[in-house]
Amino acid sequence: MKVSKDEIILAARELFREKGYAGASMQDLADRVGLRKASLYMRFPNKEALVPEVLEMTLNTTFSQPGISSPDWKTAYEAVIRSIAAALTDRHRCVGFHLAYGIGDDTPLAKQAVRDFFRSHLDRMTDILARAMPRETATIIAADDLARLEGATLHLALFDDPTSMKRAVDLALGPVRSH
Amino acid sequence: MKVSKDEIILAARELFREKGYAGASMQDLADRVGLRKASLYMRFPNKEALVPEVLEMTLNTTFSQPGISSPDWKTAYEAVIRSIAAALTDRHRCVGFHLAYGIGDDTPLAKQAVRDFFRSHLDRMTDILARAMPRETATIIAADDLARLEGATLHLALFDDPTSMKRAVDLALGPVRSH
DNA sequence: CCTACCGATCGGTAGG
DNA sequence: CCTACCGATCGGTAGG
Repeated sequence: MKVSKDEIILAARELFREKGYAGASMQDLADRVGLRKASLYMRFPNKEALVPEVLEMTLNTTFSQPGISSPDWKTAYEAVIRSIAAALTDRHRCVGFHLAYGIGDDTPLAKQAVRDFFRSHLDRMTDILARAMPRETATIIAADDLARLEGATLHLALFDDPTSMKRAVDLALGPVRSH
Repeated sequence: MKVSKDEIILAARELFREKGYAGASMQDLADRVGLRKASLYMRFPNKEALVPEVLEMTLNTTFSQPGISSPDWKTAYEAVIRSIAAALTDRHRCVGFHLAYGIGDDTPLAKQAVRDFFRSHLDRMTDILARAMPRETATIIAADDLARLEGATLHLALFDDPTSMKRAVDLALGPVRSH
């Protein structure tokens, strides 16, 4: 077993991020990891099954950054925002968002995985904020902060412009700091 | 000539919005407008050529809404924001954003069209705001307001939740009103 | 993990 | 605006 499952998932993530679900081909994925296409089907039953794996890995990485498990909610929230923003700034696109837009009803398992991915983000962000404010308020702030970070990828993807993402981070953390 | 060019462009827009560039097929487009696939090539040289047309039509519609040409900048800006938000809320996705994410270097004309599309949005928004504030400030506010509107489509596309978009509108218009 | 292959569909064209 | 077709590529499988 020369190529690990994680290597394939990492390559699949790159591919989905760049080309979306429909634009990503199993042949391209095989080429990137140095396998024959048929060999991919030893580890994954089909293309759709890559989606949950890609998103789980991404979620785990995002929420494994230092500081996120801090008991201090301000520290934890800042770490989450910075972790998400760093990944998006680095890659210019969000895999999850690309899949959210690109996946249809013909791939229901993938669709559910995308929903779970963002639900998890929103829930974890809300949980942190809810330590310091009513849960209803926390839900709204989490949703809007995440939307703003995602929206800022427009300027990254199209114009290579990271300033909107930086302001999105500042705007998310400003109220937290002065709380 | 039973099927007009505009009908095809409208159908292509729906298709690109739903499935992205790679996921949209000329056969599907032909089926939607009731033509044979080959007949599409009478009006468009290839698939890529649909993209500029789709985006030009969308831009024109967005900026033809009443109020946008008002000499009062507050009226004009509110009309722009509401026009964009209404389209996104209605369709749950932004064609331009889907294409921004999905189009690669193999379709350079389409890529440029997407850039022009958003550049036009940003320029027109900035021009309106610059009537009342320094141009540098206007540029930043326009970029962030647009990013927020686009980001809010995440909640629309995934969870059918329009509240984030409503707040994006309120947040864009709040400072304008109290100016 | 490979070679070899399947039917289906892709964007696009020939020719009328 | 159509029928008929092109080569290329798609996701996936058989069989070893």
